[in-house]
Amino acid sequence: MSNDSGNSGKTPRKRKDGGELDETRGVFMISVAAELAGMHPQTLRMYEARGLITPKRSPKQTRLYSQADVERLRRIQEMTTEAGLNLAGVETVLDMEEQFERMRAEMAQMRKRAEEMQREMLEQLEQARGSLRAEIVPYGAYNSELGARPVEASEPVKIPIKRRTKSPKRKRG
Amino acid sequence: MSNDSGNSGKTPRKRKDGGELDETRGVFMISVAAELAGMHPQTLRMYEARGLITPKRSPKQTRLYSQADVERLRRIQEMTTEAGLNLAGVETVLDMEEQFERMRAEMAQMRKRAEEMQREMLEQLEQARGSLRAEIVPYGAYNSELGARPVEASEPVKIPIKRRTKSPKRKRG
DNA sequence: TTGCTCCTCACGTCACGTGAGGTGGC
DNA sequence: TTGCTCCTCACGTCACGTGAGGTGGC
Repeated sequence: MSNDSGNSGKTPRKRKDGGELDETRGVFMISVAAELAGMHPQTLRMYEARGLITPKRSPKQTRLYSQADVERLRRIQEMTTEAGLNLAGVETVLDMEEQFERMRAEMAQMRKRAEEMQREMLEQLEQARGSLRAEIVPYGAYNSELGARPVEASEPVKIPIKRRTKSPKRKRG
Repeated sequence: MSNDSGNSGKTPRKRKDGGELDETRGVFMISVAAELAGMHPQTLRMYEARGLITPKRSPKQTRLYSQADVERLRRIQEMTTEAGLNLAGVETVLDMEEQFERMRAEMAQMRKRAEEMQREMLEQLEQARGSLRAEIVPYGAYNSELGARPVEASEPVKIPIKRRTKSPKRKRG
């Protein structure tokens, strides 16, 4: 890209001065958001009409896009330009990603409960016959058996979209 | 429809005589498969060229579609005609469904292991001090805590695709 | 006034479905 | 010969992106 203002393209995070950046706060007017996302402003309006993105509005109805909105736009851009999805596909995939996310959370929950359960039971066992504990399969062994990969608590699920082998769409002139 | 042989439109299953129907066996020529899937034969060839479906071939290179192929075609049909996905979207969604499936299997596995674990530990507890068992939170209570919904072992995951509000695509004339 | 916003309308391009046209073997 | 198969090519339609055109407020 060319003329963005230096800090774009980076994910939002805590600032050095310790202040919080609110990812969901509407801060960019449409022209800026479009620039950041590498899209035509009119495209953003179209996406909104299709329900793919819902920027905040100023009291005077000017659209205000958040960092999170811009991330979402970039994600949509990726799906359309690089994977060749149409907007119906984008909608579907975004929905599915949410489902993945819920499922992932459920798994993490399950794992956590299983661990708690074990701990409690081990405690009870210990209470029941303290010295016997060494003979029992230790906590760690059970835990590692509970699943192959650890489930990260924070990272959202992103489905890797296949790049098309065909010619990519033309970019905005 | 017109000239299919009576049993079309039904999902394959065990036959009354006890014989097995092999869902993956190539049995339908392209015209029949197209008829069953409600598609144009040429569309099937196109999908194959795009890698969306891979029918078997006879020694003379005639395509032979299985029941499973027809199901897949119907599924694709649903995604394109009713949800409005393009073929890139179909590809992506089918991939994602496979991922869902793996995740679901993993969860079932986890649940199973957690249950086994409990059982073992309860056994050990019982061994340790038999009569105390009544005081311990019983098996069933732990189990119901392990997750909201039961995970079915057999049913494959199908993502519900939203129907478009827009006009549906025209059917084959 | 300039440059942004808002909106609607229209057009070019591309993907996709399908028809046509020509071949070959049961 | 008829009706299927194979293939490639071409065209119509639709979705999508974007440009234009006209409005209004800082």
